[in-house]
Amino acid sequence: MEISLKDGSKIVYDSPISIAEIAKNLSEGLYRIAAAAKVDGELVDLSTIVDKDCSLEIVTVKDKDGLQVLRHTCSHVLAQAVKNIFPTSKLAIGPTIDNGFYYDIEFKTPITQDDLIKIENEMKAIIKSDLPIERLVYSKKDALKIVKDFCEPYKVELINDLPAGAVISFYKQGDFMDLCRGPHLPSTGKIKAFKLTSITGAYWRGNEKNKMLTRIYGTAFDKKSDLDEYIEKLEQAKLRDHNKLGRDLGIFMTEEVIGQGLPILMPKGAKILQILSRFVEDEEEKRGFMITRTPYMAKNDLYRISGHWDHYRDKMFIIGDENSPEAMALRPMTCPFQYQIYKNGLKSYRDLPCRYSETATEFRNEASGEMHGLIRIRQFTLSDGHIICTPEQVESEFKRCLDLSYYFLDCLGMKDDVSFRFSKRGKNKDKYIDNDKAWNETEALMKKILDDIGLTYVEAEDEAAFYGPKLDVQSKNVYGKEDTLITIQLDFAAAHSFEMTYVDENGEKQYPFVIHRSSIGCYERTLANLIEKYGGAFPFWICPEQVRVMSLTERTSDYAKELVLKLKAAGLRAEADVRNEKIGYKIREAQMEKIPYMFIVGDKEKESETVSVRSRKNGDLGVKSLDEIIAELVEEDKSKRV
RNA sequence: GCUACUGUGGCUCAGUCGGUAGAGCAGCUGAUUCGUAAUCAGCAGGUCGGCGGUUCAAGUCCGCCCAGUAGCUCCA
Repeated sequence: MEISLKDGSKIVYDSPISIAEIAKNLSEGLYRIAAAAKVDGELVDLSTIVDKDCSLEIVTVKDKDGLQVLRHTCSHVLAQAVKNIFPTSKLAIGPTIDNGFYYDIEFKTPITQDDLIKIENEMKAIIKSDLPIERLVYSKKDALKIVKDFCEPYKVELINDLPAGAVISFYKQGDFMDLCRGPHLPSTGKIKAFKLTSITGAYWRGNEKNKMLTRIYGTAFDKKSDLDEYIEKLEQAKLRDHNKLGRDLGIFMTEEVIGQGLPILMPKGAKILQILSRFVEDEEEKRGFMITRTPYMAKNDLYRISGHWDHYRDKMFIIGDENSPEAMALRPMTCPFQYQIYKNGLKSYRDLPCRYSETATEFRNEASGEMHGLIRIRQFTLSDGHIICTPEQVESEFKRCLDLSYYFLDCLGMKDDVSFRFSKRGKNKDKYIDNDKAWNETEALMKKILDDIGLTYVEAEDEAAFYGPKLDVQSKNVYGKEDTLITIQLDFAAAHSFEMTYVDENGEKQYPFVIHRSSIGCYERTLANLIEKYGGAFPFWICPEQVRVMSLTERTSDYAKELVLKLKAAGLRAEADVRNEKIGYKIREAQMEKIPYMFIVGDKEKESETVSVRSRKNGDLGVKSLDEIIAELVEEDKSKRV
């Protein structure tokens, strides 16, 4: 048989041979780092016997796929160690994830941080003894018997869900055996560096009605230095955590007496939100939106029409007895309010599209465990808006929405940090408005639009709004957790439920389409992203304080104050520091507050009407004339450069 | 909401076996008037997240609650 390798070369063998042998023949070095192999593109164990013509690629621990295999094997080592120390524990699942792996396990009693160290030590012993890993294949019936003998109820459930004729593989290392599709490393000794990172809870099969298991997270690498580098990177990321940095920089705070999920934006944070929202409102107006101001609350009747009362009530703050006809609720969104504006007066096809936007404060009663810094809160301000248009206009309006959001992301320097998710309806139809035809048509329409634009996106089941599919712009926080930053949604139902219509060219009544959209997202969440992206050192145009003028001695404090007035008159945000402190001390404070420019004024500058300019990034820039530097900064502010 | 962990001056942290709370920075006062990341000295600041319990005695042990963190579930 003939085996073609990745580099184009071919080798010929007369009789069946294991991939491990082939690797060994190719090179000892390759054999040492081999983790698995790809046969005709399919990832398999090194122990696989090749007996016919095929293409072969040896996957090493240096490859992305190989690292995944290594981590997967490490999760088995974790499971083995746990079973050794806690024989009564029950194993659920142990997959790899982006940065490592986890294993979900049911323990008789909760385990502690100390247990984690014990488990790590046991894992080290298993790795050190370099147990060979063997793949075993069974029929469904035999597989069930094995896991029943092992008293592993979760594995029984997993196998029961597999089709009747399925070939079921197990992997055995020493006296430990686990149900697994594989592939795995040839032996445990190939894991060179690992660390168990945290213990958390996780529901069996991701369903909150199921039992909560203990999830042990870990990560593994093929060298110690890679692990150290990873840990160092995590430490660095933590320094940018908006929830810490945002508080340290005086951007926001929370107060126990106010309540969970209700952050206070302090002057700096409020200023940033004002800068962003003014920019957004002005740009939206340029692009044909009409700004609205609608009530923060409404009678329950409004939410009954919109469907929120049925689909969203547990997330709403209800005022008064929810069973009373008088019950009011704080708005969790602005849509039904803006619809009333549309309904005020007859609409002609000539009036469409109607584009309404609002810097909208909204209220959602998130579960207590969901709150996080500025990213998940109970009162937030969304750059909300709704476009009511004819079916023919949907495509161009949708594209305009995306274009606007993309423009804002560009101005924030974030366009390369986001990914796109096409969020569709899932199998659990209770969560969605019941209209298969409309769902299918709308999802197909959105897909067409996205493909037309040539957008790179992932499709996600069961992530749609209850009234239609969404395009979500996703961003990750410093810990790698993904959240939706911006969303553009198609709604086929609202026009019908709210009786929104327009009169077409033939004088006939028609139902329009509704696009729900955010342009820059929720301001608090966007601010959180900005803090983390820039580590608090915001682009010049966003900085709440752009320039700090520092007097060198008391003799120049009046000059410093005068400069601040001039800067403010030029539309720049500036403050004076005329305290009786050494200049190094004032500079140090301004640097730590991440203020982009410092003007240092002593007797020389006062005399010559100049300033000594220092940038937070490049240090001392030398002496400049006042007019020159003000003109430069005004230009930088206007440019919205990042 | 669920699982685990955390909570000591504004911030960062110490506080041993249960025996009257301690430091640095920040703050205030005074001195210093200084050229690009911390001048010196003094003073003041705490119901140890809250409530209850055990005890002669609780920051420390127990229970409940509040808030925060990671993850799950949910979601902008």
